[in-house]
Amino acid sequence: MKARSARARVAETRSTRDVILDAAERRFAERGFAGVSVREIASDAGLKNQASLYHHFKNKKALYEAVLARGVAPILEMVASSNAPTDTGLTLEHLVDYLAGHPHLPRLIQRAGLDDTKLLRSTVTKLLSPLYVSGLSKLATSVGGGWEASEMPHLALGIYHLVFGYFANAALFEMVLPEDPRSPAAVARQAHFIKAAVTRLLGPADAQTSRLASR
Amino acid sequence: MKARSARARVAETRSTRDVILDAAERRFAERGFAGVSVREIASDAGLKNQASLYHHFKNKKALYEAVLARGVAPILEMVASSNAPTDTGLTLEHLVDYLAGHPHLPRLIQRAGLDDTKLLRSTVTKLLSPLYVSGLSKLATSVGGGWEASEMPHLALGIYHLVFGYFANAALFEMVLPEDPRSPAAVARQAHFIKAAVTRLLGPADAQTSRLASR
Amino acid sequence: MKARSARARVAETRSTRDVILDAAERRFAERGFAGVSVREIASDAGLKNQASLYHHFKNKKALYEAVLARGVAPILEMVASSNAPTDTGLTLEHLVDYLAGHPHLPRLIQRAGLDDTKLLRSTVTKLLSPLYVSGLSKLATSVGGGWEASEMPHLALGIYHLVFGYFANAALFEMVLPEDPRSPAAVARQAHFIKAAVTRLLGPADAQTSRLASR
Amino acid sequence: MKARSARARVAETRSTRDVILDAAERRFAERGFAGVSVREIASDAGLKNQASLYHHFKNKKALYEAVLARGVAPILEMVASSNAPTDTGLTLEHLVDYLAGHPHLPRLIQRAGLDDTKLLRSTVTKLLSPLYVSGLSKLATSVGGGWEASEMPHLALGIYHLVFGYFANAALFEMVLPEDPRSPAAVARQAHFIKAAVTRLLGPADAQTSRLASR
DNA sequence: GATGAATGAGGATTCATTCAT
DNA sequence: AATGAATGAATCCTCATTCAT
Repeated sequence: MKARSARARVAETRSTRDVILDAAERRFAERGFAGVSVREIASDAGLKNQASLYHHFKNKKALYEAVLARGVAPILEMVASSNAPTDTGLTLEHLVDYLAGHPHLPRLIQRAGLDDTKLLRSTVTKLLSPLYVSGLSKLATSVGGGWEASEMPHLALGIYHLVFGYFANAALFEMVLPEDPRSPAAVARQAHFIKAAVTRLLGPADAQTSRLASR
Repeated sequence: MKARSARARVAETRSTRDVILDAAERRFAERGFAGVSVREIASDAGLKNQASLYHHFKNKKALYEAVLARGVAPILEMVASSNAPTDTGLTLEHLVDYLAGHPHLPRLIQRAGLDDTKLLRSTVTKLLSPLYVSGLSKLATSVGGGWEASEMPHLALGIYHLVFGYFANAALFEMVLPEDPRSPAAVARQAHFIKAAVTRLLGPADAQTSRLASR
Repeated sequence: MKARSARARVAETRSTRDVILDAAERRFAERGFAGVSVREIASDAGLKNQASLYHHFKNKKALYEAVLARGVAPILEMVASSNAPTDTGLTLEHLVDYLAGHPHLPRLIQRAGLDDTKLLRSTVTKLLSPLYVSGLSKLATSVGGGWEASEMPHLALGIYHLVFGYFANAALFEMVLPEDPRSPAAVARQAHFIKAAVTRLLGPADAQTSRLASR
Repeated sequence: MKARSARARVAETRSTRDVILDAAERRFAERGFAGVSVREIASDAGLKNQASLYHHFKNKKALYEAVLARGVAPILEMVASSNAPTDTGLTLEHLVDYLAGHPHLPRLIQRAGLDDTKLLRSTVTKLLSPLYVSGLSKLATSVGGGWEASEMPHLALGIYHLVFGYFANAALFEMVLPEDPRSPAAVARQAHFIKAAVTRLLGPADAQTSRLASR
């Protein structure tokens, strides 16, 4: 009987499809849809040939969609299941931790928001839309005072950019501070910063501070 | 004698080089470096042949760099010449207006921050770095209280994402609100939102409000 | 108990091998050996996977050969068993009817005659050769006068083209006459035309007319 | 001053476009649209690279269309300018000679008639249609007696198959007679056969023989 | 007998770039 | 300064075929 490390067994258990998705997620995050070749993804996934990839995904486009869908789902779940306004602070912390733990995701999603290709537009809209709708509704219950109703979408998007931007633009951060933005220390600082920043944005200091305090 | 519109005359006056830069800026913003072909840019610029483009730019990369440099320069200038903390609010307003008036720029710059190609990394760092350095130093003088020194880079990047994110992710905005994010009304709202948000982020509400009031 | 149409039962009775041959015949006739993919044939035949097809035929070429052999056999049989010159007319009528009833066959065979691939040449020669040999010998006994011996092959091929060409080039016919070339009326006209034409070609009107009159 | 053979000069004079067309004509005739790769045509045409071919033709399809158009034009011209019924015999002779001198053409055109690809159908119809219309109208003036009006299209197509079939199915001929079907002797025999056959088909032997006599 | 997965080879087409004119 | 032509390399994707189940 073969004795193998748990890691190896898991790796083998992982279906080819998932291995491909992993490779694709990384590459698409790094260089975008157009910047990555199917060949590269296939090779990253340990396939000897691009053709094999087409056994699992119809298209480069279909692969991209699958990657994006898989990436967005848990985030949407986190936001949607959040019990606002009670645990807004906790949700933010979870979100920051999750993004920190999935390095490619924020970039992938940010890119999706930027893209303006006929090819991808509808896909992106379909996948990201629920995220914003959900986020916006949570926000409505958490917001304190000082904002007009018409400004709520701006606020929602603002917070989104605040949260996702940090992890997405890792390169920028390394420029400003010669430190890995995903180091535990940096992530902790960012989590703290985000909570404080959102607190300030959501409403009058006194009203919000208590609400967001999570621990 | 032919009567031509001022617009046409200006277009003709514009050097070929500039026309190419304009086309490239638009395309690179829309689809990124890898997503755009030299042929497409040349054709957009009214050239009958891609070869002509190489008379003005050494290669695709050089063209991209020129586009980015041309786009970043005025923004850097705005930030660098701002007299913080006195006219932080005014600068923000100018910035928002400028970005609103140059639709491709924010996206182009956001993309630059996301990109992680060997090919482009050094270029991007070189061009965007000064912007952050400058922004950070201005910030230092404008910040009120409540932030630790180590959080300043987080704050600086946060504000950057807040300001640029809105215009960069036009598609997202249109998802949330079925309205052109660059319509005068939307831009005005965003300008107001940004000023208020930055006010809240920079310091104690009471202390900051007066400072940022620009008009 | 399920009540099924006779047609469905027959289809199920038909061996997989035959179903594949049917699909292949149609496709090869439509688009030629190179223009058809094994995948397409397999899918047409109701197989979920191309691999299954290889259980019945060694490879694409073998499949093509089987299709051609199956298609040519009855025609060869008709020609070979014809009792020339007595029932030349009757044979022609049978032939026309048979071709009309098997839409793909004439095209398939015409294509086979046109093809000049190393891959297929020997196959085609092997399968079509007997047909011409047989046809030529029948012709020799039916021909009237006015042709030199050396012209007999030309005559044989001519008649072949006359008979097969009509059904093979259905598209052409539809161009000339906006009518389905395989409609009963059109087929009847063609049968009449073919008999008359062959009568004229085979010999002096008076001598031949009586001979070919079949009914 | 360079001294070169007339042949070499002509070859060089021949535009790349024409050289490509020549190569494509040969290949498409031999193996059909699907059976030929662009790479092969490019290489036949002396291009070092397939890419060059796309400078002259948008597509493989566009190339095919150009080949077919170029091939059909002179034949259509011959038929259309024929002064029927006076020189029907002469036209047939010219036609036979022309087809004998352009080995690829008949096969190319026969194939076009057989093809039933969505991709090519409209093209083929557009190009071949005029040929049949013209041929049919000439025929109407040349026909003797014994045919009903409704049979004329059948007759027209029949003659077409008679004339083109011989050269198109060279392989078949070589099967029947181990002789090059394009040898002068064979072509002369075929020319004679065609004239005689058409004479018999067009009308009462006595009436037609004199009419078709061309020399 | 059927199928899911894999794969090497090749399909058409586009890429960025160079060069002669 | 501009362009037509050429080209090597890469693009996405499909091909026919094999193999383990």
